[in-house]
Amino acid sequence: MSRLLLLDGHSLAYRAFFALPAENFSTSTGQHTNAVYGFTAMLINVLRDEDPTHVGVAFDISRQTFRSEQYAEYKAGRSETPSAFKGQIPLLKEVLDALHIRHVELEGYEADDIIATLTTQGRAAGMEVLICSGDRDTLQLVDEGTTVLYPRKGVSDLARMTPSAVTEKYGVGPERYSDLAALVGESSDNLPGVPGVGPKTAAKWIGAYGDLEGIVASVGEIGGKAGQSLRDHLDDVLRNRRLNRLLTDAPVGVDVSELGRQTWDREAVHTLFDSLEFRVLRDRLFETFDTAQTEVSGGLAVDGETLAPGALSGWLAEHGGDRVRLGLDVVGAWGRGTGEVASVALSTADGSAASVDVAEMTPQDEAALHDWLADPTRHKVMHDAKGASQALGARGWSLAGLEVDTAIAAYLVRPDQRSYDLADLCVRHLGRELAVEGGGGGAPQEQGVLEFTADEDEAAQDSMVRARAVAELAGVLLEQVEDTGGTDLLRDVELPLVGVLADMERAGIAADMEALTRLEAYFADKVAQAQADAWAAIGDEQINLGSPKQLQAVLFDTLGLPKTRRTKTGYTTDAEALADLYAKTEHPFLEALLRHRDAARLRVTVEGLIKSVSDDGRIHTTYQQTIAATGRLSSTDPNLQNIPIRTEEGRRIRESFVVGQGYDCLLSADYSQIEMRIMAHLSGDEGLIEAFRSGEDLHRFVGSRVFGVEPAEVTPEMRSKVKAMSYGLAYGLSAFGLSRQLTISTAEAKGLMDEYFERFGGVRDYLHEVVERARATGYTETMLGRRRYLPDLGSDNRQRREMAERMALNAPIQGSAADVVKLAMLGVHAALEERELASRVLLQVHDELVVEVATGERDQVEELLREQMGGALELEVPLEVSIGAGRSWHEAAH
DNA sequence: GACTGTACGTA
DNA sequence: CGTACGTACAGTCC
Repeated sequence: MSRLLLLDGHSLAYRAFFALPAENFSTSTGQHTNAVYGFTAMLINVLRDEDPTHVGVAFDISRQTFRSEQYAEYKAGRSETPSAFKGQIPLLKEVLDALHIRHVELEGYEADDIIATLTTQGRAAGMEVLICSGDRDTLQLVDEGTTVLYPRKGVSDLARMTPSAVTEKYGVGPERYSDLAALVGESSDNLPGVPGVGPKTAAKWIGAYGDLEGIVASVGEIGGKAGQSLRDHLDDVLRNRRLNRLLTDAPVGVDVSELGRQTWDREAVHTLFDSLEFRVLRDRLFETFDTAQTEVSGGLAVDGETLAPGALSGWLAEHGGDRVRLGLDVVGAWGRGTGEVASVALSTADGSAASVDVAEMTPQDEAALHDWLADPTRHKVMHDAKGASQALGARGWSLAGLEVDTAIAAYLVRPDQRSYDLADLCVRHLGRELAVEGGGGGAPQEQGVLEFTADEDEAAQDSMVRARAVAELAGVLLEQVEDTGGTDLLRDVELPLVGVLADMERAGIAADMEALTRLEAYFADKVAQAQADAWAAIGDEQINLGSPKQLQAVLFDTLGLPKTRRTKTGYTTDAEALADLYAKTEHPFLEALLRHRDAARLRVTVEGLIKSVSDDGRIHTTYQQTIAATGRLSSTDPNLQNIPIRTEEGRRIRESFVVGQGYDCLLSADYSQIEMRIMAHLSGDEGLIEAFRSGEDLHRFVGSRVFGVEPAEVTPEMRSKVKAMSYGLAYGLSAFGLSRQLTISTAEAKGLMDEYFERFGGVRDYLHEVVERARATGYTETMLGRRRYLPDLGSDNRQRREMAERMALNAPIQGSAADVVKLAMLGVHAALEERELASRVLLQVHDELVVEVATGERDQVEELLREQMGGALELEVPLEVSIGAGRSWHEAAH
């Protein structure tokens, strides 16, 4: 039996708009999404609960309809639709498009007429019909095969309006509902009914006279005040009845047979939900419907089994020849630079597969696997190879010949996806379902607690399926990488980098546990002191200083301090605002609070580091290679790219990162002003290029040009202004932003920028061009051809568009810098290996490399760093590298 | 338990 | 109303 679901898009979205607080549903760019969210949530629920075979959504277009032509006052007096709502309707339609759900709109008709027409069609075709609408007029359509789902409150509570439910609620059946509505009137449509007559009286009359026609025929007999009122307003009633009758033959241009449910466009859903920042909803959507959809596309299967001990070399000889691309999946656990392997699976792209339980391997198997893994001429494709390679490495197997890492390839094609989950990639790029659980393990676990799936057969089967999926994906993704000009970048930079990062993670950096423990106690002391002072300053009210909510209560209510900048949930209590308040009021609470913040933060940082120290006394971070949309790396668990450096106190933490046993010192090598140099190179601005070639202090040089004085006459104040502006430019800073940062007037900031661009016009032209080119092509590109797609450049939402513009001008600069550093890492790593040095790279912090130097290698390593980093890429300006050494990271800083 | 918002550390 | 990240905590919703 077919079941047709029809939704009134506008009325449901409007309900959602008022049901969900707008401030809780907007994206980071400020786009309101509450109506879209609420509607989509409701849609998902209804699809799940009702499982319709056909779906369609009707929309109103404008208020000009045949009804307003007949009665000019129709729906008059309604307040203006909020603009925050209007903007969401196009987004809502995008959601429907991505879900492949038809939406219908018709000039001159209301959504209800479209629904009535489709309902009639559906009923005629023998379908059961469900109508989801917040407009009561649809109740007239209810019959034994038509049910209205009417939102009671919020977006999840739907009343099921069957004929009996309508009768129960209104006292008349659905076929008489419109008569009742005509008598009572509908204020939201500006259709006044009979004064003094409510649903009760109206139902009583309909009961007595059958229907409106009967009432009209006997209008003279109806007594009482209500009867007189009816006679006085009979014209209104008849008009109401004329207008509330829904058209069942609107020229909708769609046949219900075209509304059959389809599989949705997963790629589009991902992209759209990413931009709408719908996470929970996305998950719910996929959870609810994934299984239902898999049957359509079919899954991936393999022809393979767990090999008997001793059988591996034979299998490899048969399937793993030269130039054959084999998918490799490792089952085990890994994290923090190490891991453990339970089994490995191999598969060709067409599904010839095998799995090997490493515990059951014979020495011959071991040797065969070892040799195959280490042989660069045997092409492997893996998904997220770095983690697995840690586990392999821990068993003494090194990995070479990685032809593709499917996660990285997918990242290069679209670097701003939320995740590159193997199952997602299969669906996205193969149109097939990966019918297994998650990835091959590798969720970072507590050390020493490595659990493997109990059912080994099933685990092996899943692993082989993943191996096949990876092998098949590899071909598809390689083509896409090629199409987007990323082949060289993938082959020459990102893939070789996997091994370098794996080495860095495995090495880790030595931690001085005693120093960390001392620091923790020291900061804990400061926290306690600051807290006591803060409490004392407000009459010993022991509030939680870490709670913005409680702070707001004290600051703005108890103490009555002036209000700060607004946030979504109240007034900000961030450090800048508190410092401002302190400057104004000198209230001792503020001083103690700021002290508390600083100390608490540092304590928490130290505590986190202490927890992350491994048994070997070192801290092993994990580098993420597929997270940052610009091409940078990121560091997690712990994040070693945000260890404090700006304040004296914070820098003390860096004293706890020390040179390890058996090594001589740490070297820290960083690029000076790499992003500015890249901007000089990319823009070709002669002034800026000259600045870097001259060797003069950059900001002094630029300051002298901007302010028209000799370099020697540039005051520190001038220098710092210019410095702020130079850096701000690469981020798309506005005059307003600059004025705020420098606490100068907008006019002065504007003048400063004009003067800057007057002298360095090439920079202005470049920044402008970059955005224009991106608007034309849809993407930006770094020096190595790393792309970032920015569809919002064409958005008609100003906030989104301007955000995308800033991303467009920053991405090539930040991204090219990332390219340079990655090249440098490869160069340094290779040079260390080539010269057979024992020194090793430990950390990368965007423009800095930290190297642990083995005894006697310091000079060589320093020279090598200068050479490899300075020569990573040829620019129009020199790449300057500055190096420091010491026993701690702090001492190595310079 | 999962999620959101605020705050803040780095380049 | 300046880009790119990761983490921690409090508070809220489910």
